Amino acid sequence: MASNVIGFKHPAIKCCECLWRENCIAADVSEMRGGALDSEAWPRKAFKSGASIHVQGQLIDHVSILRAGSAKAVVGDDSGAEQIVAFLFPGDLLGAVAMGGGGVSSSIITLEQAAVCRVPYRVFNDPHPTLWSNMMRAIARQERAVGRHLLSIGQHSAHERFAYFLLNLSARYASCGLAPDEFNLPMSRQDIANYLGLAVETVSRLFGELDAMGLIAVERRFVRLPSLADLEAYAAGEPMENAHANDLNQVSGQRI
Amino acid sequence: MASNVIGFKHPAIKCCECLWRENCIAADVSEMRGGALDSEAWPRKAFKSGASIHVQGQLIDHVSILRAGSAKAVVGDDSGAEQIVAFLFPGDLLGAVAMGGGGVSSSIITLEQAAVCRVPYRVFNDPHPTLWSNMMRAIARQERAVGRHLLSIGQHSAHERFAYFLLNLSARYASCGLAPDEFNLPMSRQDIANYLGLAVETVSRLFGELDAMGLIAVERRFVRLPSLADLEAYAAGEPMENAHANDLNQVSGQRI
DNA sequence: CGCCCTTTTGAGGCATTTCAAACATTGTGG
DNA sequence: CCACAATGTTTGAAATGCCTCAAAAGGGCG
Repeated sequence: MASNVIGFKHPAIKCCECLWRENCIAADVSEMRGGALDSEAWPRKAFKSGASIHVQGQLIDHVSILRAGSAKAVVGDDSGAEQIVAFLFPGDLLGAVAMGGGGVSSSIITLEQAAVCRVPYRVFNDPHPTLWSNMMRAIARQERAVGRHLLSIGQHSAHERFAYFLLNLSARYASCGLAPDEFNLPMSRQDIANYLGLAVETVSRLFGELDAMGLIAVERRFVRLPSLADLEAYAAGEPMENAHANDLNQVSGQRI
Repeated sequence: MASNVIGFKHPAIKCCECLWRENCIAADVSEMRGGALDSEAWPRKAFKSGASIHVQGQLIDHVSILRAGSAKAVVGDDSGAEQIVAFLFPGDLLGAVAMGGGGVSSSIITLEQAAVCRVPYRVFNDPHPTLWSNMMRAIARQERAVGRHLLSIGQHSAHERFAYFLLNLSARYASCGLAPDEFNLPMSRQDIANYLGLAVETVSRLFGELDAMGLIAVERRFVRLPSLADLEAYAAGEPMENAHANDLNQVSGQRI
């Protein structure tokens, strides 16, 4: 097999017990097939950190559902430039639209140990409208996320993009019952910078600034968000009413 | 009906005669249903310039295939900020992923008189794998386009983004047999600026600069591309080998 | 321990924005 | 049909946000 695949044994959680159950089509699929919410029937595959779950342009015959870990979706061009278009978490669907041919549209690279469930395309050939609509729901969610990201990059300053990024992560974790105000970043500063269309140094400075302002507390990759409300206000471009910290040049310009 | 709808009668082209045939799922759908490549069976609807084919969040029960004219896909947020995420041309599929629920992910606003064919979602309930795969193909194409756009915005300078934009339009027109080196821009400078994440003034200056360099020839919304090769080199960030014009500050920095 | 990669911090430059105003174009009502 | 308003486009000058370059400090891992 690919050298990427590792012996990593994530907890054999059944769909009915999975934290990400609501966000995952594997549960739908399983429910549909046997009634029991147990995705054990689907082939699993584990990847070590930095491995490629699949690469841009690759032809595949199955969708993967991220079950554990996290990943980045990267689009590249001929000149070697790369852009992270999304960060992926358990429950996310990988390689679904590649069903339409032309290969997968982005490379998927794990940010840590990760595991996926695989569902062959041929399953979708059975007449099963609800399965399709469940898959479309997952695709729709990702499309909306990309739209918001594009809006963030196109219309907002570095400060706002960065705050939005943290808030999105927070919401993402909250959606599955994890703490929204305290989590570990699975991605490097480099990745964050690329994702937000900024330089690494700018991202590093932003971490420092927001920390100094008391809006966040950073310790390497561990982040705490003392006040989501304040951070939201900051992300919206408001200059902060209650400055409980040294006042640096935190007011940012706003595009168009 | 909505006041947007007009009496505009675009030529009643059958699918088999349509310039955009290869890019259009309507042909697939028709072929599948009756054998004849004639989408006349599907309800048509015409829109005047600036009309909303559908608005973000709207719940719909059909996909639309753009048959004539052009449109922009716009994502907005609570604060009123708006971002154009795509320009749409005949053959493009609108509202497909909204099948997954949650409403359409972006507003679709026509840039000129336009017409669509409508295919109800319920058509997709019939077991018809090839129809699905054809639709997925259209979705995949749009996903790839968004990925490239994101890469362009995130990694390239204003000059490069602008050149890419023109080249993409050119390729788009070429793909259906129209002249790749001479066309009218259906969108305003404002729209271009928003799409590329730039200020209107910057776009205006870019038109001027590229024109002065001889890379393009602009006359209001009419554009001519004398040398696609030169424009491609310029888009790739190369400083131009044969300067057949006054040398302004055309060399641009490159991110990351 | 020492190498390598990531992260941080500083100083300076410049690409792009912002502000401002003239100009062109389109649409509208008298 | 023209005057007028509203909108879109261009151009100039100045400001600035973010990048680039440079270098040091901080972990991770053989």
